[in-house]
Amino acid sequence: MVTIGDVARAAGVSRSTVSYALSGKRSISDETRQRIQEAITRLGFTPHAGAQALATAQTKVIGLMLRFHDDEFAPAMLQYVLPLSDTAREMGYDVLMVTDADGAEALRRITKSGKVDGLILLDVAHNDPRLEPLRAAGKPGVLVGLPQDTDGLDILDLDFAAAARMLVDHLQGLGHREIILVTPPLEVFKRGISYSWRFRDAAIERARELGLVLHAHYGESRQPAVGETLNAVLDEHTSATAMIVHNDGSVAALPMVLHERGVRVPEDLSVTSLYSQEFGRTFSLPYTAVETSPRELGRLAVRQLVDRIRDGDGPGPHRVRFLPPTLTDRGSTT
Amino acid sequence: MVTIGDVARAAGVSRSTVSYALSGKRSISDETRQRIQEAITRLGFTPHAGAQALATAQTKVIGLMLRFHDDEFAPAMLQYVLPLSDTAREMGYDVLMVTDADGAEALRRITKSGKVDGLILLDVAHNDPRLEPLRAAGKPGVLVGLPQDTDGLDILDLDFAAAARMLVDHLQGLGHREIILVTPPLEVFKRGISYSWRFRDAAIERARELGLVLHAHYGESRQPAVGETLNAVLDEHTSATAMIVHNDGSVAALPMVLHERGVRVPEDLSVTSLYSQEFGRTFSLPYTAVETSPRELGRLAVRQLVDRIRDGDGPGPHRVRFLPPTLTDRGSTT
DNA sequence: CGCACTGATCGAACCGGTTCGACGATCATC
DNA sequence: GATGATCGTCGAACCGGTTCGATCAGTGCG
Repeated sequence: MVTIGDVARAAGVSRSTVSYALSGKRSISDETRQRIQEAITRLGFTPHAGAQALATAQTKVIGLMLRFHDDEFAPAMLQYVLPLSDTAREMGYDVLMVTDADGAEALRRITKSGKVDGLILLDVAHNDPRLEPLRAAGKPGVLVGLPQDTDGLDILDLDFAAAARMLVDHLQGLGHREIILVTPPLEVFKRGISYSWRFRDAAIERARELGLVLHAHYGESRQPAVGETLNAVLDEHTSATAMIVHNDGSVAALPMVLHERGVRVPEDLSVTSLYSQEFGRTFSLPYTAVETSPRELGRLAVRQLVDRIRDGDGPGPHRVRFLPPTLTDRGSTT
Repeated sequence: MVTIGDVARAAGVSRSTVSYALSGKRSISDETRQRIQEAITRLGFTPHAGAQALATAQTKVIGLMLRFHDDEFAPAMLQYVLPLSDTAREMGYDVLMVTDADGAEALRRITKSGKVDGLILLDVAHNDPRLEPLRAAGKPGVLVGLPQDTDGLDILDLDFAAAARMLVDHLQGLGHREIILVTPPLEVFKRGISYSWRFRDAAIERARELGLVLHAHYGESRQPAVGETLNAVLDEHTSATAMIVHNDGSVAALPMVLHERGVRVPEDLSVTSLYSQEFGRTFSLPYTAVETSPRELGRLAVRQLVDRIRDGDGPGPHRVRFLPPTLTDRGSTT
């Protein structure tokens, strides 16, 4: 391995001079800088990350904490991971992906050992056990998903309540009076993933305000339960003219279910949902839907985190930020 | 931050004694060991990863290099990532996930800076640009996917040729004489992902041996091309009685396509494919298929890598290992 | 009883960077 | 021509671990 000492010797300067030439923290004459630069490329020097971390207490790595649950539709989470990783790299950070079953313990481990400069937590629950160790860690963290206690944390999430109102309003504007709402599975509510009730409760509330009938039912994430549940719900509410599907697994299975039942969209049933453009393309979903913007959310999360890391908790107060929903009309309502 | 020096002071011993107590590399009296242990838990000591990496030249991190291409079905790769991550953790390693567009450069960066102890490369191409820097890095690497030059590398992959023969044999045994084969998209062949032609060529070869007619066509990964292509192929070969689908995107879209055409499986068409149980469940695919075992592949890859890391290239010669395919009969052939 | 050996511990050096304080040279200022 | 900045560079200390060699007490053996 080639060290900074090798470079210094080759360039005929001291180690500290090489370091300063690299960091630019002190002025170095053009001539010396060039000799150093030449030596670096000739020898192929790259600073040792461990040594750097030791000296600077910075790792240039961010931790990404996620977990795949049986009650979730796995491909959906992937949409967040890639933009996060790409954005991190753009900003000079690598990503340590942590999928431990015990998230709290894993978080403690990687923060206390100084493996990461900051953390991004996905799929945050109402009473998330990772928050206590996160607060104790003294490292910046950005959450995607809304917990109960937001004190001292940066949070990013879609405004699910506004999204629900937007969809109900949209359907009401088209004259629908009876709507089926498929929510996330019961287990997701139980796990405390707040978007599930934020969306549902806002939808129910808005329907009430507008005098609409809204039937809320839990969806499922896995086959064959998904299809069975969708069929049962459709059987139960034959007079409903519109549907809001707030569940990735259900919406992915919906085209097949409707096709088998001979239900035409939008002639027989207006269908709306909530998914990203990317997700819709992958699963060829033809529904008018609120865009969930995972790409934007991921980018914003990393930016926010890196700002905090750089400014050491300086750039203003912690805050909860909800992205405003936007509707993509794919012609599945009438 | 609490250091090993703090622990030593609290326990009334030297720093080296604490280190030895922790590593067990020299004998320590029971009494001292307990005092140290008590001090560690009381103070909440965790070794600094950077310092450890510097002193031992080991990071306990493995790099996972992957890339999502437009011509691929993104959810499919996820199946490999999770088992990899879980297995790594079981064996005491964290995972640095690298998704850079320039994989070769990224590989150089993380190996030369000593950020990882070893690497796993997914989706390896025939002439993969990452192999040169990998060989130069002097760190162990395990590939999933078969490159042209396997010298000095450990490789794991499904035996796609055997899988192809298995499916052709299966259909021939049922009396089919004319078979449609949907291969991965042309772009995948062009990128040099060898499983595409390993499977196709073996299927063609076997069909020839058995005197069967086999129509090979490129599939697509994205909507709406997937559906259009499948329909075109089915239109072209109306006398074919069986189908082999070797393409994630196509097989995920197939149920809908067949349903829309009114084709019953297996009465009108016998359908076989190649996907994992997990994948099949997520997309509710009902086809008899070769199991791709991403979970097992992931586990084996990490195990192999960790063995190499531990034994410093000692545990026997490098080798290419093909997992034998197994057929899961889901009743979609007759 | 003296000697070799083992077990438990310590101190110092080392891993490869960064950073602080000091120092000589150069240059403008009065 | 002395004074004080400023610039460019160096040496030493430091970050927090690990490991080598040495020391010392206790033990077994001839």
